[in-house]
Amino acid sequence: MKNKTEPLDRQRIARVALAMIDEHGIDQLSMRKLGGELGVEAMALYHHFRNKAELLDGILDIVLDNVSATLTIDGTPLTRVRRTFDALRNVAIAHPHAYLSMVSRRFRTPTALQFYEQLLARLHEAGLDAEQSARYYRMLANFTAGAGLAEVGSRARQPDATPIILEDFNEPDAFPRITAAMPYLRVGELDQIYRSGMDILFAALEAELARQQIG
Amino acid sequence: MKNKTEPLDRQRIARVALAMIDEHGIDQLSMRKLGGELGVEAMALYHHFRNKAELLDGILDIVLDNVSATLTIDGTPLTRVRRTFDALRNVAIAHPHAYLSMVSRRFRTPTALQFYEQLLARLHEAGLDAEQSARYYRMLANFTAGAGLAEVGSRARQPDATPIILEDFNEPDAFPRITAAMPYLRVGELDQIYRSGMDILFAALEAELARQQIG
DNA sequence: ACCTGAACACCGTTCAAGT
DNA sequence: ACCTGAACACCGTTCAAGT
Repeated sequence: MKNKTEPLDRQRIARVALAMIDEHGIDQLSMRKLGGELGVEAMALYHHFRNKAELLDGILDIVLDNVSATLTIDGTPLTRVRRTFDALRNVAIAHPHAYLSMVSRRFRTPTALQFYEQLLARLHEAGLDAEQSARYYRMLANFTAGAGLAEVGSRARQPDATPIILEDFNEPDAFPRITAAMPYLRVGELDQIYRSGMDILFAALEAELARQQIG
Repeated sequence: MKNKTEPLDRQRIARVALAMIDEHGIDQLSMRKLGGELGVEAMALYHHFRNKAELLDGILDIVLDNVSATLTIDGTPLTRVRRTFDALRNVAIAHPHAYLSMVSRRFRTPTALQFYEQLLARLHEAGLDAEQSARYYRMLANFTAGAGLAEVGSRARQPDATPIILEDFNEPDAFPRITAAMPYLRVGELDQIYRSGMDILFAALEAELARQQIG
């Protein structure tokens, strides 16, 4: 329907696909609708992506390129690592509907592998050996990925959201601990909680580095 | 095709659906095929679940009930909390194809809310106030959810797996840090890394509790 | 090289009807 | 109350054909 003139290419297709997911949710992205948006038959897309999975890899590439572009190179290696993970969590906030598909994709493309390589290079610069790099990368990635999921849960208008069983909350004290914790788990609190967790993990990392510089 | 005699009910439907996902992947679960497996037309399922999303909630309930059944009540409250999160991560290992759909569902059913309530009750017993309970629940849940995703990434034969760009690994030192870290990120190492991270978070929790008992 | 159009083998869900 | 059968409005992907 639109942009009939410009020729198709992977980047443009993936960018439009991401915009469609952001706007209407991932369930509403189909090869047919994406083609329509690009002014082309659905099958034309198969000339640029072997299948829908490869298109989703392409979307991850777009997002990782965007993340890379925002990362400044000032500060210590560990500052830069933290900045990178913070930016990855922000992906969940900026693209809640696309996040689930991205967080479950393995790094397969050159772009994604290069991003990964850079992150590990910073950990290496900070003085971590390969085992420590792997361990702390994985721990920080676990925590950040989970924090992203929490943001998505609070932000995405989930197309398959079933009605919450609110009647149970009407009975006084049916779920007293949930009721008490609720105010501290609202979407505005998640940022502070994420930072607390990262503080803890980075403190452990720095303590481990300090120990081996003495020993 | 099977089990024609027994009458349908939510539990049996959800259990068969989970088994189908475990065996063939979530993309292969359809209302039609599930009906076929249960010896019934697809539309019969709509008498028990309003839609597919509610069926997925039902699957989460089954899994949470199974998890609850494995949890002993011995040990300190914090021991029990840790045991619960460990069991939740094991869900990713036992049901890699179903995990992604579960980790992204919000707790909506009485079963799920009751599970959540119990977890928060243990944190309360351990001496955490509502704010602390919320914060540490969220931090432990973030980390565990992310660790589960890492297990899934290593275990699930992903139906939409695109071929990894292995050629790039043929160039010597194209990705030196990834290559060095690889051996420490194999599936067998993930358990140890998960435990390291949980050790760090629980140590922080206990230090915070110790501080306020003195103060 | 890049795109079209028809076709194949599916989906989730609605609805009216059966028992 | 519980299930069926046909229908609606879609899917991803293959294939042969067009330019």
